[in-house]
Amino acid sequence: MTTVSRADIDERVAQRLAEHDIRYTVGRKLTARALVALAGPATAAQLHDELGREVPLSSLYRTLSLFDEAGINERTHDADGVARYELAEWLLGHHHHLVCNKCGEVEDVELATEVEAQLADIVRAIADGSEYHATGHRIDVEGVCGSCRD
Amino acid sequence: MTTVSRADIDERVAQRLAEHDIRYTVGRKLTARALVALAGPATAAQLHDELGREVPLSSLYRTLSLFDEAGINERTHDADGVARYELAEWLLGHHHHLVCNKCGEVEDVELATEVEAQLADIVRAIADGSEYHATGHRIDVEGVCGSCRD
DNA sequence: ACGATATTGAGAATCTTTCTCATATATAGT
DNA sequence: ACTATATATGAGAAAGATTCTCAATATCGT
Ligand SMILES: [Mn+2]
Ligand SMILES: [Mn+2]
Ligand SMILES: [Zn+2]
Ligand SMILES: [Zn+2]
Repeated sequence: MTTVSRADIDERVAQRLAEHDIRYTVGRKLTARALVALAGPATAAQLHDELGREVPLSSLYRTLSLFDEAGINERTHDADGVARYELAEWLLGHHHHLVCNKCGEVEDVELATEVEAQLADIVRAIADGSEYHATGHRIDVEGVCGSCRD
Repeated sequence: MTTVSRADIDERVAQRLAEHDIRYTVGRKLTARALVALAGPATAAQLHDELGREVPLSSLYRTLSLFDEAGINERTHDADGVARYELAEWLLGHHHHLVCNKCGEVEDVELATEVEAQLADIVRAIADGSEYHATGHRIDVEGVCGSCRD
């Protein structure tokens, strides 16, 4: 999934924040690091734990919103309606998700180039038959993960 | 989108509830009717308005949960994390969604059979390369809707 | 180091959704 | 139709996630 190194991403995040005149402070670096370590979108609570509760929840939420605005991460919502955060695609690469209907965990999955091309065609076809100007697509494969299959 | 009539759906909902020994009361009938009228998944607040506030929010939420458990509707969450409800696919037919990034509205879109078949292949391919046992898929085409394009 | 500006953290506030419980409604038996 | 029993409803309280507020801190440029 990672086409670029952790340090590389850190560098790019720093630059993006600089462009927006936003300081790359300790808490923000920690948060970015936690995001880089993920194998799929995580909840604020998960990130909070991951960070050993070093970053208070209110600050963490604010940083995640800030990252959102700066285009550094993306926010989705899981089946329970809880927000999940992950690095934006320009940092992590375009990919999709495997969602476990049992435990709710979400795992990244990157498609082969030709498969992704097929998908792009399909999405274009869908949008063409509508009033929409398509800008992207999102695919979740729903199922049961390895650990939940006993 | 509707391959079956409103009355037909009402009939099927009634039967499904009967199987679960759940009464099909006035409020529940109103709620089902509101769901049938939709062109895409709606929030509880939207349904509440749609129903002229005849059904109190707490009752509406309870009915929607109940329908969920009986497999009559499906709950997703929009970009703001707010729950959106729509009839389940065995009532409405399998379909996907066009999501407007501006106003947040969600519109149903049904794919041609051969396109859907291609998709099924792709989804199978994705799952095969993982530990997941795939049971379904969800595709959102993101873009800007007609009314939001000025 | 100093002053100006941006950031942080704790808790309050907000918003959606769920829960509680007293009351009302529907169902089944007589 | 009447009664008894189970089920459903509605108003408000409660919960849980996220955002907001504001006084205290940290950061940056000089
Ligand atoms: Mn991901
Ligand atoms: Mn739909
Ligand atoms: Zn699982
Ligand atoms: Zn729109």
